[in-house]
Amino acid sequence: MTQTDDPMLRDVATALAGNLGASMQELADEAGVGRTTLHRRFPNRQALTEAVARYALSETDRVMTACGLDDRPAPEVFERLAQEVLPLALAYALLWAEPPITEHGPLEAELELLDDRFERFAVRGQADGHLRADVPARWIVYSVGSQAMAVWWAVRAGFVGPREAERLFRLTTLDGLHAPAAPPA
Amino acid sequence: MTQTDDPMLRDVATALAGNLGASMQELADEAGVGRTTLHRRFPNRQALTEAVARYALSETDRVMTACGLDDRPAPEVFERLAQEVLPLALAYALLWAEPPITEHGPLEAELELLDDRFERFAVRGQADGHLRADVPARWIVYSVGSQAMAVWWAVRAGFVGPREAERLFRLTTLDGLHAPAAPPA
DNA sequence: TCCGTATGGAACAAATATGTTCCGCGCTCC
DNA sequence: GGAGCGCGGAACATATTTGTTCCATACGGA
Repeated sequence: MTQTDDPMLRDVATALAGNLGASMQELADEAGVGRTTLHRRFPNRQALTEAVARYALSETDRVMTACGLDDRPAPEVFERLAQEVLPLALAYALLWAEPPITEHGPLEAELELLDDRFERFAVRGQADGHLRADVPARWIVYSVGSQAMAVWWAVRAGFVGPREAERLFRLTTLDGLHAPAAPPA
Repeated sequence: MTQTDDPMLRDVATALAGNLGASMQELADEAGVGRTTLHRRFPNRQALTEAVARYALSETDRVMTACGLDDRPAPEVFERLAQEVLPLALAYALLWAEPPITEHGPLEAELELLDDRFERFAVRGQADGHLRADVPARWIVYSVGSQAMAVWWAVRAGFVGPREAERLFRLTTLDGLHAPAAPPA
């Protein structure tokens, strides 16, 4: 469906996520490619950011579908989300943190659609009794997204290993930071 | 201790957090001030980003101190953190999301110090049995920070009211998104 | 080897961002 | 009203970024 297996686009997206507002030169360097080549691939900056935004959107869509977001029970969805948390976080870092990247009009609407899709999942999870119902469904979207970015940042900074990311995301997002069972004595 | 009551600095910081990599013109517009005036206050871009970074650092320090991060019991600290979550989130959005802003050398070290300080709190909370001990203390720093940013984004986008932010942050960060008591049956 | 192709560096023109100067406006205080 | 003051627009010079062209080189297949 989406041919997201373009290594150069992936590298540029990663570089851009780590350094929003980087110049073409910096992006080319970080992607390990000459500025000229980058330019052949993306005629101008707008084309580049648009391509990156499309990549992020299609990745998000892919992950959501792969996780059975639209029909699976919430616990199973979170289980699978955890496995895909790093790609998801990359996409969110690109789409959320920076307005300019989606300011291309129709893409902003697509992002909105994906957020709505996630919100519907949250509503379903709340109705099922799997997710807490005393918070707005939309807040669940934000919370999950930010936790995904948190693991991504933590991995990038070297504080947690990529494999650990999955566990931390699952534990923290669902159960929070409170000690599980043990109040004092 | 810190005279953070400079409205212009605050406005610029807010504008910058919402649009990393904005031009001087854009920042001036968003702060409701002429580019010339902005320039009188901050001779060049580096001075501006440095001032903003200092502001964010001092705000973080202020919030941490106000929350009794260094000595109060974890539940109380979270209670107070929730009350200051929006200023904290603004600071974190500036300090974390964008490398350029702390790339000024010594400021990066200061940020590191604040993160360490928070990590010590996490370790203490884990030892006390208030915070879960099966995750790295450093991860707690990232998780809390990202949740703070999440409420900030959600407020900014208009999905939650500023007053609601406090409650959402507290609930979600500590207890997660799982439904509290009600498994199936 | 020779050819076709893609890459990336160098050099350039154009656009944009930045830093600076000057001047007029409105405001306040006297 | 008049002097002093800070703000912000206009205009400018400089620096940086962007977009383009040309060419030398490296690689792979015929």
